Amino acid sequence: MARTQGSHSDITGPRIRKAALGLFARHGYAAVSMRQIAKDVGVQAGALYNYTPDKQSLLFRLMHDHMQDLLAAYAELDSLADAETALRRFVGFHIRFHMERPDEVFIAYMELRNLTPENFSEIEGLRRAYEDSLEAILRDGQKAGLFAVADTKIATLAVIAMLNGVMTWYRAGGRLSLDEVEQVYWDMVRRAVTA
Amino acid sequence: MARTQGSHSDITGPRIRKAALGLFARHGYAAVSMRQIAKDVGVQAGALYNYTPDKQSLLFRLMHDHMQDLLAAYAELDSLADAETALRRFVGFHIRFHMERPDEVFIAYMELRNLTPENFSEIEGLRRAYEDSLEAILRDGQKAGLFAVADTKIATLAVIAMLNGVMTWYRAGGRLSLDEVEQVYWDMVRRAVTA
DNA sequence: ATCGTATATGAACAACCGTTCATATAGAAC
DNA sequence: GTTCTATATGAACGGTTGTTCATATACGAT
Repeated sequence: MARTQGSHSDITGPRIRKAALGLFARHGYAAVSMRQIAKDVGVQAGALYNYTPDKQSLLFRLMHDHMQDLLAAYAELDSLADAETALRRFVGFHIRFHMERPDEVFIAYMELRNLTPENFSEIEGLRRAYEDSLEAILRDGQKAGLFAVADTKIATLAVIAMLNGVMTWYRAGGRLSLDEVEQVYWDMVRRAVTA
Repeated sequence: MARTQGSHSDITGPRIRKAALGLFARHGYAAVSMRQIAKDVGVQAGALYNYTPDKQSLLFRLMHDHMQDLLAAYAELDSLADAETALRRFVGFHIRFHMERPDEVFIAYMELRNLTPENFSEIEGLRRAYEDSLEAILRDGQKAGLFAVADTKIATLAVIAMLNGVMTWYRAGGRLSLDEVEQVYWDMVRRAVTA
């Protein structure tokens, strides 16, 4: 038998990526085989190669798409605001955006070491661009006398690390609503950097 | 009777663990083969099984030893102090202890998903014990009116996440000394939780 | 109704996986 | 010097890996 179903190129491609996303997030890139992904999609392993040159490219595509989405979504935020407002918006945006994409987020920082050096550099660049946008806010507020941090670069990484911690414990329907989580984290971030 | 001198068992065992530690940290548990570990030690793969029942046990041992070391070292800190002093000590201890063991730390939270359910539970329990000791400090300070956090459990996880962020960027010999890093983080933590 | 092409199959490839085991060796104990 | 045994070898096990490819099919266009 061949092609047991109809023409599906615009359907199978996304389905492969979705299956790979879930499996990579749950078991890790190295622990997932192309045959497992294929089985998840309901297809033979060979068919995957109509949609990706190889396994590495599949991982890279997932991470790259995610980072592009992140930067594009953040770019849509209104940036004309004082530093404190901008920081509050950043905290809210970061928490909500990442909360909606737990698998992508998990992969994006867990599977960095499984990228080829070239692919790693590209993802790293995108991530740095995102970090820079937060550091710009902190430098802005620092200059205006609103913030008082010893080092904006360290503060940037500390804030992001703290916010990323949400993903390790928050579960929808838990003790706190997303609004409450956002409020709690905003309180801590504000106090950590405010003069 | 067993050989008490000239035996390699007390040499090869640690060497295997050390090799596995470095390789797991760099490439990930699933991506490292027993043959790679053996090669690193300078031995054939079969010889590893004189020192570990299987690959899983090797990973578990590394994580378990690390968590035990962490709890034992923390237990040695003098705990008779007000909450603010205790928190400052915790921050300093956490940063320094983890900085000295980058590979162990990396493995301890990156390879959790590669543990069997039983092994995962055990490691999880040890980690919770460590987190609880920080939460006890925060609750203490909260009761004394020194701290003001909305939720001690969330604050606990947020502080640990923030401190763990150090490991992702700090390199010895860099722009900041370890003392300075500790000071900067302590400032941020203190302000984030202080009333 | 026929054709051409996009899409999937399923077998095959060499390489590698974790683990086992019969065998060899080297050093301590007697 | 002989014996004993902890330790290491190296081949072998069945199974899985990522990837390729000739082949078969189902659909869109003619």
